[in-house]
Amino acid sequence: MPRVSRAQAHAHREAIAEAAARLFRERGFDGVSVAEAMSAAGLTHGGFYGHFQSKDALAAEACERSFAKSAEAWRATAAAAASPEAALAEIVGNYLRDGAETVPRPACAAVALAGDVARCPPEKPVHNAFAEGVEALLAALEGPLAQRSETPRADAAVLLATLVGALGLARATRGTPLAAEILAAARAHLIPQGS
Amino acid sequence: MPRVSRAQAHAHREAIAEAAARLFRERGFDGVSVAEAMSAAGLTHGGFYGHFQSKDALAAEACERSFAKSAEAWRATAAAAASPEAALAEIVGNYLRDGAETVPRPACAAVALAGDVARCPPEKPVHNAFAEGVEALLAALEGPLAQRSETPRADAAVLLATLVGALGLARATRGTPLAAEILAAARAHLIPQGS
DNA sequence: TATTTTTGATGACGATCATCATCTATAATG
DNA sequence: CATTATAGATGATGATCGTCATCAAAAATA
Repeated sequence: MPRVSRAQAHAHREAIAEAAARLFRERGFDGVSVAEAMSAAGLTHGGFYGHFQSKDALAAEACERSFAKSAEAWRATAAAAASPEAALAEIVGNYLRDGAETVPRPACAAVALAGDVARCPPEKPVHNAFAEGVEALLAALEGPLAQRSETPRADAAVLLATLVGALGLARATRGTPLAAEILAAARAHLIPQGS
Repeated sequence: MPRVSRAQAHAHREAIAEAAARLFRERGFDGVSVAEAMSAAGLTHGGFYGHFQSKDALAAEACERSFAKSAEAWRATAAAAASPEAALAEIVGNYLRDGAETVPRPACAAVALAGDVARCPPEKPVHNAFAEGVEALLAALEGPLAQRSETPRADAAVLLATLVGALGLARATRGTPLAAEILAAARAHLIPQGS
């Protein structure tokens, strides 16, 4: 049936990257075949290498998109909040919402992909995408923290680590009481009592 | 050449589980084939199903062993420390030691396997092994925390989440300045200044 | 309209995987 | 010592994978 207009081809490329971003977060890089990602985008496997150089290149772009979407959501939340404290409480509350571990929806890229990225060799393009994504998340947290702390950058790093660790452990222990317990403890610790 | 004595067969089973525990942490469940695990134990792939019912069963046992070793090390550290504060500082300092992310040695099971465990279906035996492992780590932290806090269990959960998140992010961003930065921020936050 | 370009569908390739059937040599048992 | 049970080596099976060669058809271009 091909061929398709330039605009549609570009839309196809977007659809592939978008579908891959979701699938990779759900199942990991090795858990999604090129054919599955193409199928999720409504295409067959053969056209893939016309859009991306390799599966690794798709992984990097999918990683980038996932982080960009999270960081943008955090910035929007912060911009809409009444105060920096309210912004942080909102971000943390959303991130550690209970049920995130029982209903296996796709997680934050930092949680879902950290293990996969840590294992693949550092020269793979997905490594840079991940590090830049973490930078973007840190930057999004640094703003609201700037007024509360004198070391907003370090505080953002600790906050992000706690968020990622708590959600990661909760997802891995999903189905046990531990999951809710870890999320509740992290929420109580990170959200000041006044909120 | 087989067969081999009962004692040696048991030793072989131990060697398989031990090798698998290390390999799975380094490369993930999907990154290690049954043949590789057997080879690392000095055997060929054929005898595997005489020792374990399936690769999933091996994953569960390897997960159990990894956590048990970490928990035991933490308990030993706590027992040898001069004070509960010193015990926590020692545990945290060891866990977040810089270089852990640049030299890719096998990580704590909670960090290395959380992503894999979160993705596989909850009925797989590795899920229980992971949750019980996290329980063991929490218990090891709860002791030293009992004298410092009135909610040692919740504090242990938050501490573990921060440790796991910081090391996980540092390993995923290995090779970039972010890795050392995250570890340093977490150390500074978790270890009281007097230590 | 005639020509050129290129998307993406089809199918195949070599490699790798978990699992199992078979075999054999030796430990365990008497 | 004769018999039996079994650890583990060998090899095969069917499935799945990333990647690529090929090709048809429609869009772009003239």
